[in-house]
Order: sequence, then structure tokens, then C-alpha cells
Amino acid sequence: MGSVKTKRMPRAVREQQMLDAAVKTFGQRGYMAASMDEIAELAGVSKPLVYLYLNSKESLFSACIRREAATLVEAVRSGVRPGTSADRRLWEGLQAFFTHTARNPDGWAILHLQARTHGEPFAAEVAAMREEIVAFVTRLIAVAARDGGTPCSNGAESLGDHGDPALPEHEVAGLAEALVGAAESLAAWANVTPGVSARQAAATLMNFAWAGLGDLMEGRPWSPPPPQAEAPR
Amino acid sequence: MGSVKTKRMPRAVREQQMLDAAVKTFGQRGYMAASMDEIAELAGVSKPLVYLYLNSKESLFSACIRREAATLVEAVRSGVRPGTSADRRLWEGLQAFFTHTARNPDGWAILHLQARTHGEPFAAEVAAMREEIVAFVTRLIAVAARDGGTPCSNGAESLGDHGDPALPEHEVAGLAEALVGAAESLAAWANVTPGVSARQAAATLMNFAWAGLGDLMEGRPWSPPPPQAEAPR
Amino acid sequence: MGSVKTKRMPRAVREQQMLDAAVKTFGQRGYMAASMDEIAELAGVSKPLVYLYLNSKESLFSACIRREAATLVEAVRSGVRPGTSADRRLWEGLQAFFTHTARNPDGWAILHLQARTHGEPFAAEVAAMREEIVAFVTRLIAVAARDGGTPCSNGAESLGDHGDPALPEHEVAGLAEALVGAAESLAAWANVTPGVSARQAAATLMNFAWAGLGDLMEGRPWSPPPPQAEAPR
Amino acid sequence: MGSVKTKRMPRAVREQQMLDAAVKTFGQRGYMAASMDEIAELAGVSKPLVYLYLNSKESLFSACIRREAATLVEAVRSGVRPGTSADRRLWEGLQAFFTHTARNPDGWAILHLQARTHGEPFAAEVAAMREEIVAFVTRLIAVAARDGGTPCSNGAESLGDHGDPALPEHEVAGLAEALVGAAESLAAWANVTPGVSARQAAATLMNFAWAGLGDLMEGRPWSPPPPQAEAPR
DNA sequence: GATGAATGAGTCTTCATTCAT
DNA sequence: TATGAATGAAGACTCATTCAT
Repeated sequence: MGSVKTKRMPRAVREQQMLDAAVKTFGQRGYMAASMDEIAELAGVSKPLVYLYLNSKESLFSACIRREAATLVEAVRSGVRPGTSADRRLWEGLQAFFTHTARNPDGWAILHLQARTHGEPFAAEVAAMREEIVAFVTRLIAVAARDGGTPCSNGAESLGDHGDPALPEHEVAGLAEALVGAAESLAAWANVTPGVSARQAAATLMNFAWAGLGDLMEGRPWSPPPPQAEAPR
Repeated sequence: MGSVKTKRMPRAVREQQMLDAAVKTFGQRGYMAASMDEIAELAGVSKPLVYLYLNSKESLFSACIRREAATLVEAVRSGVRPGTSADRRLWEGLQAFFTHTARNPDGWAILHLQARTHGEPFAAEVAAMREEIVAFVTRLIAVAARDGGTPCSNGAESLGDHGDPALPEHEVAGLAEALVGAAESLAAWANVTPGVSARQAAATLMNFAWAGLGDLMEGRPWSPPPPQAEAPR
Repeated sequence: MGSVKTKRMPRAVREQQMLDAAVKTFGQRGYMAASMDEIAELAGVSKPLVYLYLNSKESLFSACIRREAATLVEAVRSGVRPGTSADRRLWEGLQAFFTHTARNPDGWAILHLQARTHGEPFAAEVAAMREEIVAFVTRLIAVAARDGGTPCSNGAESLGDHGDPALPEHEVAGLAEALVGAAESLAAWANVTPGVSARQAAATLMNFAWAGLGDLMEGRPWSPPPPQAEAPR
Repeated sequence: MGSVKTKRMPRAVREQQMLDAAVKTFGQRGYMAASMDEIAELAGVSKPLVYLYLNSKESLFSACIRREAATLVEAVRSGVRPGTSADRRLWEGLQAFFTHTARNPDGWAILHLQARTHGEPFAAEVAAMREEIVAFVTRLIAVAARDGGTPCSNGAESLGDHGDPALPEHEVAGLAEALVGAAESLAAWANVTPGVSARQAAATLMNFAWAGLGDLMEGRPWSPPPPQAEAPR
């Protein structure tokens, strides 16, 4: 199709072609709906070769997940310049994230939608990557918390010791979930709403998130009003 | 299994049984992996009957989406008591949302994961519902913005009037998108993470979001730092 | 092919048709070489129906083995009239056996060749049947041994009683094994060699075996010569 | 595995390695289930080389059959010392046969099971070998018959002229079949029954067979009883 | 003498869907 | 209202076999 029928290439190259085709197909059709036939054809090879190199549909999908997770993490990591303030680093991370996922919609679909929708073998694969990102954000938040309410400080990197973490662990995980969810929604929305750039979307998200995080750190959480005669259910 | 082999029931009832079975199956297995056989068996009817009432797999799935979307919207609507402060209304809405999705994990999986993962016919179906909810949130934010910087006030609906809205219209829309996206992600996460109650999830999100909104309203937005000699890739 | 395309038959009937086709195909092509396509076509049904009724190739093959084993055992059993002399009963059993296998070459191929050539699931299935037949023969030999050296007698069931059995127990078992093995081989050979009737095969085997047994009973066993300076290997 | 990766060996050697691997694989997996991949790997060579030397799967299998048949015949031949009595020669032949097949289960599986299970090209290949063995046994029987009832004579080898053969040709073939079948069964049974040595099994078989043969030669065959009112279904 | 790269054809198996009653 | 009987179409996976070097 897109590529002339080039024959006899070294294995490593062919494998990448196959992964490209697989990511595209899985991302657009979904794991179940994607057929190995389609992937092979898109890769410009015969099906047996796909099986020879990547042993099964499951294994192929796993390879896709791993590759996409690695490139995403790498994109974010290399988008963030160390030694700057926490908020700047978050901002840079978000931009890198938005940019990469926007350029790689299929890869992102695999990581975010497909891998989660299909049982343990895959979910675990993504969890590892997610952990890395959550850890990244967590560190930023922790830095901000140590440096006082003003997350805009350019505080040093040290994961230094504060007696207590400002937030319980799974609260942080929840925040990361929320952040990613918000980012996704915004990205999709920005893609569809004319006049809204990806950069603007990122800024909106920073606005949305950063102050909230700041307030949390400063111990000014929003607190639920007392239940007043609600009849639940 | 669960139900005694009762025969000859009115159509409406049978249809609900089928939808119940379908929601459960689609939610757990995914759209593609769910088989009509399994659904029919779980519903306690023969396959031809399923086809007689709901004409195809696609159509059955659509019906599931519509039913689940309707009950979700209704749950949120009836969880919010009108005439109270904006933050309280948002809080109640979120609680209702998280509660409903927690009680209905399969239904939520259908709306959030499955419908989005499988092409246009279904995505559109969900978009309508989403729109409704986004509109609801947008209204709340707008009200809060109009009522002054402190959305935390439990004050009456209109306190002081500032002629201009504190926020440009599409900024509001973006925030609503972000909020809803965050909520969606959190719901999926809370369903899957043991030890996280619906109320906790709602509180986490309120903490995260409301302070950020507050800062925004008060004219203290986070603003992106000027780009300084970045060599973007 | 052979049968007019008759549609809509009760399940039990269709299953037998399928088994007929499967026995024929497995018997002629072998387990691995037989294709489900071929079987389905020969049975005059579509492949899915075969899978609906007999769940897999393995399961179908097992069903064949069981059916053929049962009919073979039944054929032998009903061919032997009780209450007659041991040699007559053996003769009748052999005749029934050879007749049945000659009329059912495919079934016999399945039991004798195919089932043994393909792993445990199947071998075990046949072993049970074989055990039954060996036990039957063992009993006959034991009776003959008890009734005195001349099994050729057409005498009544118990002539003279010698307290001890003329042969040690596992010698009897070995003879039964040998007899059955010889019969099995002869059956396969008779099926394949034109001009050899079941009756002739049975007679050959009786000739071969009965005299040997007779000599054994009468205490005239063949005994191996002393090893004389053999350099083994 | 077993062999160090030695490269560049003369063709004859490589061919034997391949045949070794093929015999093992065919013997254990069966003809159909054995894959050329597995054979090549086990032989420690690449697949194209296998095709270069032995042109196809069929041809490779044929080569296996021929080699195994030749070595089996040779083993039996060289196990029998000429110039001794007929019964001793049979006894020695049986022992050699048992020993060789026990040491070469894969080769024996190929000759006995696989070759027979898969159509003409292979069955014919085995038939030749079988013929040789049958001829060997036939000669022994003939010698015994000539020398009178006592097969223990050490009579000369000559296929010399007696007016009529004591037995019709295909009767002899049947006896050989029966003998081999009995031998096989006994071998399998001896392998599985504790307390029964291969030698004992061989003795049992001689007992079983020799007297029977003797009686046959002496014109004292077992004769079927007159049918008495059988209802032959 | 030897191999990495590649495939056409076929196998088992499953699924959504429909008749005929 | 309800179902037992039946299938066309497609999907994952494997295999014997061949180039090009």
C-alpha cells in the first residue's frame, strides 16, 4: 500500500513494521476486532511471518503495549527539564503528554482503552507505565508540599525528608487518575472544538489542577457539607 | 440459573431480562467478546427470542447503552436538590454519579469503555448523554462564576452581580469537560480499587476541582511560563 | 452424496450420522489426516453442527472410539453361547470378533491403529475395552486348564477337577495377551488381504493357539535351550 | 542439544543425523504430527538443508522406514545362528526381535504403527521387510514340516523339494501375522507387568506357538465343530 | 555446504444469524 | 409466545516448502 513491496529485510526492521501496523490496527479497531490478516496485510507481509516473529495475537498486543508505553514515558521524561520549578515541570510534562498522545492517537488508544478493557495479561503491562507517571506526578506534588503552599517555587530536586507525606497514598493515586482523565477529555475536546489549541487545553488543565493541588497541600481542602436530611437511594 | 424457568411472560418483562443479561455480559466480556449465546443463556431464553425482540447484536448493544445512559442521567438528576448552592449541587451530583456507577459497574463499563471503543454507531449514543452532563456542570460553573469568586459560599443563588462573566465562555466549557473527564476516570478507578468508596472518590474530586475553580474565579489563574529557549524535539 | 439432503432431523439421529461419517473418515485417513471439513461433508451437514453436537475433534474421536468399542464388545459377547465347551466358546468368540472387524474395518482401524497411535486420552479409552476381552479369554483358558489337559474335548464344563490350576496365574494372563494380540493382528491382516474370510482367520488362529495351549496343559511346554556362549550384542 | 554445533560435516554423516532426528520425531509424534521444523531443530540443522538432502517429508519418512526396516532385519538375521535346530533358530530370532524393538522403540513405532497408518507409499515399503521376515518364519516351518512332527530336528537348510507344501501360502502368512501380533502384545504387556521379564515373555510365546505349529504340521489341526443351530444374526 | 527470510494453503474452531415449527 | 435445528463467513494459528544469499 503505502510502501513498495520491499522484500528480504532484516528481522529487526520487519518487526518494527509489524508493530507499526499492529498499533494502528489495534488502536482503531480494538483488540478483539482487529484481525491478524489485516495487520499482516497492512504490514506488507504474510500472516505466517507475523506469527514467526511475534508469536500470537496476545503476544503481539503485549509487544505493542510495551513499545507504546516506553515511547510515551520517554516522551514525557525528555519533555521535562529537570532543575526547574515544580509547576513548570508539571506544565512541561503535560505538554509533552498532550503532544505525544495527539501525535500517537492509536498508541494512546491501546494504552488507555484497549489494554484496560482486556484482562490481566495486558492491564498489568500498562499498570507498570502508569506507576511511573503517577510516581512522577507524586514527586512533583511532594516537592510542592515541602516547599510550602506555593508550588511555584523552584525548589531543589531532593526527595528530601518531610516527616509525613501530606497525602495518603491512594488519595494521590486518585488524583493522578483524575488528572489523566481530565487530560484525555480535554485533548479529545480540543481536537474537536475549533479555536482551542492543544496548548490552551493544557493551560486550562493546569489552571484546573494546580490551584486545587496547592489548596490541598496547604491544608485547605474542600469539605463536604453536613448531610441534611437526605434520603439516600 | 438465578431465575426459575418461568415461561410465557409479557414482552416488556422479557426484554428487561435480556437487557440485564446483555449489560452484564457486555460489561464484563466486552462488546466483541460477548456472545449472543451467553447472553441468551444468562437471560434464560433461547437465542431466536433475543433476535425477535432486539434485532441484532448491534441493536442489542445500542439498547443497553440507551438504557444505561438514561438510568445514569436520571440517577444524577434525582440526586441533586435544586435551590441550594452551586458547590453543594456539584457535590451531590458527583456523589450520585459515583454511587450509581459503583452500583452499576457493568453499565458504567459499557458507557465508558465499550461504547467508546467500538465505532460510530455507539459512540454517538453515549455522546448525547455526556453532553447532557457536561451542560449540567457547565451551568453550575457559570452560576458560580457569576456569583463571585467564592464558590464555596453556601449563599443564595445570586448574590452580587458582576456584569461580565468572570470567565470566557469556552474556558468554562473546557473546565466542564475536564471535570467530567476526571469524574469518569475516577469512577472506573474507584470501581476497580478496593477500599475506595463512592463518597471518597467524590471528595477527592471536589478537593481537586473546586479550589482550582475558586482560584480561577478570583482571578488568580495559573499562567504558563514564557517559553525559554526550548528545543522542542 | 449417498443420502438425499434430508433436513431437520432429531439430534440423536444426526449424531449417529456424524459418528458414521467420522468413523469412516478417521478409519481411512487416520486421526490427524482426517479433516473436520471432510467429516462434515460426508455426514451431509455443516461443520458448525458437528461442533455443536460433538464438541471438538478430540471429543468426536473419543465418541467414535467409545461407540466402536461398545459395538465390538457387544458383538463378541452375543456371538458366544454360554454353557458350551471352552474351545467352542473361544471359537465362537473369535468368529464373532473376526466377523465384526471384517464388516467394520474402519471401526477396527480406529480401535486398533488410530487410538493407539495418539496419546493418552484415546489409548485409555481402548484399554478398557481390551481389558474386558482379555478377561474373557483369560477365563476361558482358566476353565480349560481346570478341566484337564485336553481342551479339545467337547465334554461338559467340569470333567475332572484337579485341585491346583495347571498353570500359574500370570502365565495364563500372558497367554491371553498373546492370543488377543494375535487376533488383533490377524484381524487387521484379514481386512487387508483379499480372499481371507473371517472364518478362515478364526480357524487359523484356533489351530495356532489351541494346540499350543493343549500342550501346555498337558505339561509338555517348550523350554528354552541353555545359552551356549552367545555374545550378546 | 546432544551434539555440539559442529559445522561443515560430510553429507553422509549429516544425513544420518537427520534420519536419527526424524526417526525419533516420527516415532514419538506420529507422521502427521511431526513437523519438519522440529526434526530440523533436533538434527541441529536448518530446514532448507533437510530439504536439500531428503527431498520432502514423504521422502524423509520413506528413508526412515527403509533404514529402520534394514536394521531390524539385519538384527534378526545376525541374531540367528544357522545350522541349529529350527526351534532354536526361531527362539533366537524372537529374542533378537524383542531385543531390537525394545532398544529401538521409535524405529519400531515407525514400522509397526506409523507406516501402516498412512497410505500406500509407506505401507508398501514395510511390506517388503515383512515379506522377508515371513519368509524366514516360513522356511523354519517348512523345515519343521519336512523333518516330520519334531520341529526340534537340526535339519539342513535346503528349501528342498517336498511334493506339496504342508500349508497353503496364505495360511503361512496368517500364521506369521499372528506370531508378530502376539509378540507385540506380549512385549507391551511384559513392559507393563511387573515380574515378567522380556525373556519370560519370549518363552511364553514359544510355548504358545511352537506346539501349535507342530500340531499343524503333523496334520492334527483343530477343526471347527459342526454348526449346531446357530442363528447367525 | 548452509541458512535467514518468506509464504500459499489448509486446519480447527467460533459466531451472528435464520428457518420451520 | 417460544425454540430446536442448522449454517455462511470468518478468525487464529500451523505447516511443508522455497528463494536469495
